[in-house]
Amino acid sequence: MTPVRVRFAPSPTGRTHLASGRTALYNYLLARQTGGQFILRIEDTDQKRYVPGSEQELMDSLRWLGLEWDEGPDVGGPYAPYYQTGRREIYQQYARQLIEQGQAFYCFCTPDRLEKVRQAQQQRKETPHYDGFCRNLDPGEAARRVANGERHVVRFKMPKDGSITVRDRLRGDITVENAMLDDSVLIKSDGLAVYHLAAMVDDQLMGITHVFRGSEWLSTFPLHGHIIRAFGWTPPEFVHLSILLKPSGKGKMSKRDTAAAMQDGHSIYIKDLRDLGYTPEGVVNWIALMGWSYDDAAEFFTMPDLIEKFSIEHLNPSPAAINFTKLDYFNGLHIRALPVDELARRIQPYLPEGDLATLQKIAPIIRERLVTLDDAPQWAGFFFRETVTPSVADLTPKGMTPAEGAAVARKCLSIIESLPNVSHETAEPPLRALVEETGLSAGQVFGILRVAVTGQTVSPPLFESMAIIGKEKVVERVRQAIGLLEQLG
RNA sequence: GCCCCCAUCGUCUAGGGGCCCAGGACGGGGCCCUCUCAAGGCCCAAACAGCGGUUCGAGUCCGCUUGGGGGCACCA
Repeated sequence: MTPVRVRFAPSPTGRTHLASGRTALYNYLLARQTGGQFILRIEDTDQKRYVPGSEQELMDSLRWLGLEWDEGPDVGGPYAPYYQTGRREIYQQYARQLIEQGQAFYCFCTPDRLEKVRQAQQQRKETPHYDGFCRNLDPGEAARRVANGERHVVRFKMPKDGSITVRDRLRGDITVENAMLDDSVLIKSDGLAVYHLAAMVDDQLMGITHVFRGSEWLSTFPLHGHIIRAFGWTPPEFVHLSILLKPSGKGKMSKRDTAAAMQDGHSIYIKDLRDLGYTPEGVVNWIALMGWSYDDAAEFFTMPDLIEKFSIEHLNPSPAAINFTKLDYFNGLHIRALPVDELARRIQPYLPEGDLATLQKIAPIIRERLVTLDDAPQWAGFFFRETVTPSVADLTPKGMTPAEGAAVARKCLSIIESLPNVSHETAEPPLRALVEETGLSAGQVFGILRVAVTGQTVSPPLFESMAIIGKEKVVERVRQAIGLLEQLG
């Protein structure tokens, strides 16, 4: 495939969502696969909705996912500026061209009048649309009014009859009657272009070959086709991605669903996912498969895999429900796939007391237990605490009294004290022999030791854990446990 | 209301006329492994929305119905 030029063009109006991450990902994959360029363009033409900080979160989120752009606001590029507010004269120039061609017109209607027109139309059960009040004004007079500083917008002069056919890569040709289309605003009264004009102009000027965008753009797609045609340009390939539904698959995520996901330790925002201990590898694998698939079996993918295997043909146009359980699964998969020293580095922020050398010993025994990196403290916190504080109830195995438990613990203690060290090889055989001798189950004997040493009933494997903690500390903790049991028994 | 899009197990999906009494994965159930919890292995339940066509033959093509979604702004 020839190198593509693709762009991800979000508006800085809120948090960076999963769906944005997915759109950006597909753009990135196609760019890397074909040796093309991935461009980040900020569509900030609606200054009323601008949310400070959203742009920073956006860039942080993309970079965290590993989606580095080749051209964009902070890295520059041959088509700068990459902020649309920096390109207002460009859009005005193209709008003027359309006016001169008779395919756009100045409109002086006030918001007030438009609102009244809309209401009247709705009362008559008509589809709201611009009534054409300024459509046929004398061009000379309109120009004079503009020169006089009269407040105005520029509207597209939609043909009254005929139809237009636009092509989506996933859905094929889409034909719409022009009569169904409106004289949409191209330039607002503040002089800035709206999306419909700005995006088409920028895509053309920036040499964009493929446009991935959400399917919410499908309804305005015919308008975009008209604009492109009016300028005589060759349209890029359009790929409208399916929308993401709430986990139940019934409707899109609502405020309530978003809150529920947070309650559950999940989130639809990329940055939150990072904070919750998800890995970029897991998140990328997960979102890649929401609307795309490779074949009837493969599903574990790293970024290099995806770059190699991604294809537009395997994109699915139907909506996909967000499945957080599957994110947990993929995250676990990728955590386990991480090299030990890398995993040690990744969990260090969650275990600030832990030194890297010890974390490298711990990583292999907790890796298959981690769903998120954030789980590390519950599995490995006891390695780094001075003392553990088990409860007598936990220390006493089912069907035994605390006194009986203490007796078993004493036997364990004397065995451990007699050992040169508590490696798996040295500690397990004599302790297994003890199990035989007492006639208890391995679970009962090792259970006492586990709680004594780790302070918890659920832990990484006992012998591996003891080996890491070291004989001295193990002895100390078992003694303490015996004290607890005898005191109460 | 009008316009557009979508439709295979609960969920993500494979399938692009015979290879499908529909395959994989998550989740669920069972078994195995086992010092706890996981991970892993094996097995089970679970779907072509409905109705009409086209065809020797339809999950796959066409139409309608139903359901879901998006849009109808001087927002993107």
